[in-house]
Amino acid sequence: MRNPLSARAVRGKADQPSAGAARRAVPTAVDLGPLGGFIGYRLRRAQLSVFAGFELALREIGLTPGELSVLVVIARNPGLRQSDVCAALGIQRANFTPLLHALEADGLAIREVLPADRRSNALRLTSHGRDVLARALALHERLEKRITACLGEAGRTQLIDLLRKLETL
Amino acid sequence: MRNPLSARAVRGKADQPSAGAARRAVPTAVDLGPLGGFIGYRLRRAQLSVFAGFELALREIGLTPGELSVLVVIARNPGLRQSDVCAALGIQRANFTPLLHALEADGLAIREVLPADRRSNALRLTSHGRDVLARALALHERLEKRITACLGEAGRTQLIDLLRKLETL
DNA sequence: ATCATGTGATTATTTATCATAACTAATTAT
DNA sequence: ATAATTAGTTATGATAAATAATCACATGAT
Repeated sequence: MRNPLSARAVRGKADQPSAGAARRAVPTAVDLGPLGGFIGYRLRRAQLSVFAGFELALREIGLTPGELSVLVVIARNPGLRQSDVCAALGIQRANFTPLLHALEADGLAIREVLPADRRSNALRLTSHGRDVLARALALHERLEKRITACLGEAGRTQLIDLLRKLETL
Repeated sequence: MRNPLSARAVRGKADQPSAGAARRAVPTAVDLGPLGGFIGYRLRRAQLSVFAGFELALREIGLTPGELSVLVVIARNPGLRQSDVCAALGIQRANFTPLLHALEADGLAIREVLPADRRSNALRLTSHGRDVLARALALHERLEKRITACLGEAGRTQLIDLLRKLETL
């Protein structure tokens, strides 16, 4: 199974003292200093957590976040060329090729040479691809629900808005 | 120079049609569909953007985000053991070793065997390490300023708060 | 028509990140 | 003592991302 992101627990352990550490001065609270206020640090930790949740939620399908995003874009824009998908998702063309080939090998997507420009490949989902995408979106919905439960509906929209602003830093 | 994250432009190109694409139906607006509402997707794009900004801001020092976080934690908690730093930052011990050795090789940090438990290494910054950290924090401050300018002061605190909630998903 | 140039896709290569497993040395517990 | 843990290291594999080079095709100018 292709496996994008491990399900590693996000919190370290060392939550309980452990026999060997019992003697040392309470290491339970490490001072993060200014780090806790770094947007980059918080982004990284949050993304690790959410991606771990993604891997868990979509385990039975085995899609990576990147693959799901490609499937969604192709489904909404059938016939799109590879470069356009790359540009839309911020993926390097060179890295896109093997990703797409994996989707093709799994029977989810097809490339057909564009008659108007035979250098280009127009991308489409197979009907199987549409089925898998629908199931994946349903599973993913559960993850988003969990997130909404965690942030509140207002918090969720706020977060999306703030993150979108960051993209154009 | 150790280089964690490339300075790749976050926006794809294809902003102007380009001669070859002039004929096709306007590909300028790709429909992202539900993707735009995925927290995971927004997180990934935002983190790419912020990390690119990080790499740019700290280029002259050449610290990675991970390395800076380790320096900060050691500075605030001198004498801390490796495992404690790992647990605090969510880094695997196995991956921490080479990271720390790099800091040591650059003369920023030192490991000294803990007499009380000779399996453990207590970590400290060298004075040079403290100098570099101070410079790095100053440079990083500029990045945070840019982010604040982008989000507003209130937006920034909101974002941190929301991201922290996500960590415990 | 041809030729220089640019573009789409691919391949190969490199680097960084993250995870797992196995190993050593030291410590603690029975 | 012996067994079980723990800290750190090493080795390894998988993934992601970036760069450079290559090939096929398309375009624009001569």
